This record gives sequence, structure tokens and C-alpha cells, in this order.
Amino acid sequence: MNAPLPIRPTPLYLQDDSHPQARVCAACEVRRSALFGALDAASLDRIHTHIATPQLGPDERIFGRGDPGGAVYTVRSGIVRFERVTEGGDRRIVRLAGRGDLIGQEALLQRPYADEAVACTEVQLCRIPRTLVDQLGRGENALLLELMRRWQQALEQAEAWVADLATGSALRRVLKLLALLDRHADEQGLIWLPRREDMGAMLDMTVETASRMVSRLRRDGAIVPLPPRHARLDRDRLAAVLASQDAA
Amino acid sequence: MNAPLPIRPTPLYLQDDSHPQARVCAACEVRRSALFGALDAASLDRIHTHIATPQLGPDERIFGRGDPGGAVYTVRSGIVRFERVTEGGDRRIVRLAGRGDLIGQEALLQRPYADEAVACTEVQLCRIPRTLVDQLGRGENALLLELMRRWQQALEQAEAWVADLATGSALRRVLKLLALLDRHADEQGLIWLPRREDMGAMLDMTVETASRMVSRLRRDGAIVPLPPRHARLDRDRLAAVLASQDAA
DNA sequence: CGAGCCGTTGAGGGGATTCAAGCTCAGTGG
DNA sequence: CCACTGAGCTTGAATCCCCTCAACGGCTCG
Repeated sequence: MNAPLPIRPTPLYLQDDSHPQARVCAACEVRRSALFGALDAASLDRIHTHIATPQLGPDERIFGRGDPGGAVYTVRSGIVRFERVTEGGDRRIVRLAGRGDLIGQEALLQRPYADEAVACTEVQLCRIPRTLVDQLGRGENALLLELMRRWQQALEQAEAWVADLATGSALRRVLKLLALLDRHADEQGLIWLPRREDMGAMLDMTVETASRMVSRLRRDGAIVPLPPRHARLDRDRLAAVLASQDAA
Repeated sequence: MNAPLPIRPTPLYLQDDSHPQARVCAACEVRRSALFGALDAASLDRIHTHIATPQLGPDERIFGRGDPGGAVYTVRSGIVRFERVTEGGDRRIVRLAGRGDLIGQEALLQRPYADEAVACTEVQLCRIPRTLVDQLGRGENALLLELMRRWQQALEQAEAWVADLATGSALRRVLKLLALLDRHADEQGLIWLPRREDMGAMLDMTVETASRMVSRLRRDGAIVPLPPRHARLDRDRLAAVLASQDAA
């Protein structure tokens, strides 16, 4: 059971004669960090009609690997995972995206999606058709800069994933994952705690090992699992465990 | 000992009154796959004077993590590795770049470089000052598209690194690395074979384990090391070993 | 209430690390 | 010319971490 996300009311100063979706876009709480934050009100007004804001539940698919890329998405809330199947035949999660992240950028290059994108938590998206960005790209330079910034950000996240989550002992990798998830904590300070099977797909370990590590941290008081799929972290104790781990 | 790379003569039809560097750019053997392949001759003529073509030997540094990003580079030949130091304190190679790849894209966003870039083999580069792309970006759309394409390519390589090189047994990871290096083989079919220490930094294993795996493949006749730092692969036998590995 | 999924824990075995020693080879200097 | 040296590679033995296989408990749902 996942509690529905709160819906913010439209600010009063925007309840004018604009198109409804334009008001939603302008009021978007992630707009300052979102892709279209780079656009002025006039540009926004030209495109708002084509932007959908789909909402998905856990384990619902956003797009699949190989699907024709018809749109890019901005993550407004929630966590999205990118999966692919290794040649060995097992599922591997290669990256996570959270609030403000841009996903499915391949679409802008008229390419099929490279990975399967699946919602981890309840997820709110902005769906931006590819053609929309195409025509904007002709004139607006701010958008392109913002786009490149996101691209680079995704790249750095992918490299950080290799450096952090694919390195060291099982305990260390779990600690790093928790640190990453902590950056996506909700307003009550709760994190999304993946199923052990998903943790295995992220960290290349078995469900048993993932369970053992989480249990160990739970016994140390560093994490308090709050089913379903959530937990509270004690950052200090986690840091202490990580430090004692590095010392060894 | 690394043999000097062959220098191609300038095609006859280009020996006109152009600037010398313009001729070099136009004759560049990787141009069709290079960033500026998207530009026409006129644009090329405007910028050629500012493009340097540095040449580096093995283990020479191209840029360091945190350096102010003054330029992007196209790899004309050779292999470049991206390193960073994990919080654990040990060196980790997070990606490789080869012919035609664009490196240091952070510079276009006026950011410092995210990783240390080091030449693995003899490397030839095109150095493209950031300001040059800035002014081109205003008018030329083809360049921007090409730029985004490369960005996406780098991202996909990073994700494939996680899926391939950070997954499975030590033998499997070594096999995957060899397959990757094979795609950068030179004209004689030789690959760059990293030092065991570097293999360890790529695959998160010890030098001893890396050595054991290479030795095992050598005994199986799947790889013939040709010091210094090179080897010849038997693709069929490598595939056979990989298959028998997956079966287990 | 039984079925099924998920998480947990234990026992045993295997693969990677750790620690250690010996090897090749290039460079150096007696 | 050749011992000496140090870096890189290889191999062995012991240890340990993680995987595999197995069993069990809590929970949700039909």
C-alpha cells in the first residue's frame, strides 16, 4: 500500500485565462529544476496543450527496451529504475532516476529506448512528445543547454553507479545504495527500500546476501524497515558502519 | 614499445589554397564519424585555425578530475580511460573511449571535468576549445544533433559497463572486457591488453585474480599475450569459454 | 485456510582475496 | 659481461566472503 501523493493547489496568481495545462506547468513544483524551467511563459503557452502528466504505480512500465521513442519524460515525483537483461539472462538494474531527472532522451535522437524504464514507487511524470522538442530546438537555445546539462548528469550518475554500487564488499555496496536512496527521501524522511530481489539486481548479489546485509544493519539500529517497501535511516550509524568497513 | 601510427597523406583534391589545418580536418580519416563531420566545408574553414591535434603516449594525462573544462576532444586513434578514486581510496576505471568518441563534454556546460582522462595506448586527439562550439551552436543545428548523439552514446556505454563488466564471475568479466577491447583492435587485429592492475581497476578484482584468468585463457589458447601491453584473440575460443561459463 | 510471495536464517561449498614466494625482463652500474 | 635491482606477472596455500540449497515464518489474497 502506497499513500497517494499530495496534489498542490494552483497558485492564485496563475488562475487567469491561460490554458489549464499551462497553469499546471507554471505551478509545477519541480519547474525550477525541470527541463522546461528554461522556457519563458510565452514559450510555455505554446506547448502546454501537448504535455500529459501520467501517474503510475509501483512496477508499472513507462517504456520498454526497443520501443520506438516517441517522448521524453521528466520525473516529477517518485523513483524510476532502468533495467536491462544481461546476456547471462538475468535482470540487471543499471540506473535510478528521481525527481527532476529527464528520462528517455534517446527519443530526441529518434532512437528506440535503450532500457526498460519501470516505476519503483508511485511516480508522476511529464510526458513531452519528441516533436515538441524538435520544433522548440530550432529557436530556443536555453532549452538546449538545459538538455545537455541533464544528459551530462545522467552520464555522471551512470559512472558514479559503477564507482559506488559495483565496487567493494556486499555490505559496502548496500550502504552506498542506501546513501543514494536517501537522496530521494520523501518529506517525512522515509526512503524507498527495494525488495531484496531488486537490491540484488542493482548490486549484483543474491537476495539472501541482500537480506543478510539489511538484517545486519537493522540489528545495528542503522535502518528501520517499515513495510511495505519503506524504511527510516540513521545516517550517523550508517556512516559509522561504513567507516568501520573501510578500516578493515 | 608502441609502433608509431601511420600518417595518411592529404588527398589530392584538397590540396588547394585552404589553410593547412583545414585540409587536415577535411582529410581526417575519422571525419565521417567525428563530431565535425556534421559541418560543411565553409564552417570547417571558419574554425580550423583553433583546433590542435595533440598526440600522447601511454599513461599521459589528457585532463584531470576537477580541472576547468576548456575544451572537448575527439579521439582520432588509441584508447582513453576514465578514472576516479572511490571513497574507499582505490582507483577505479569507470569507462573507456576509443576512435570517434567525444570526451570531456562537461566542458561545454562550463563545468570542470568529472573524471581523470588518461591515454591507454598512443593516442591522437582533436582538441576543440569550448568557445568554438559555443559560437557554432548559435547557428548550426547539425552540430548540436551530433553532439547529443555522442552524449547518448557515452551514456549507453556507461550503462553497458555496469551490465557487462560489473556482473558475474571474474572469468566472465574478463571475457567481457576482452570483447570490448576487441572492438578497438588495430589493423593487425591486435588489442591493447591492460596491465593486470588496470584490469583490476576496471573489473573490481585483484591483480592476482586478473592474472589467473588471463593465464587460464592463455592456456586454453583463447588469447596470446604479446608484450608489451598487446595480445591477439581467438574469438571462437573466447566465445566457447564464455558459453561453457554461462552453462555452469 | 491454503497458496504464493517475500523476507529471514542456517549449513555447506566454491570462488575470490590475502599473503607469500618465485619468475621474467628491462635498465643500471660495477 | 653479468650481477643487481625493481616492476610487473605468475603461481601456490590458507582464509574468508558470498553463493547455493534448504527450511521456515509472516503476510496478503483468493
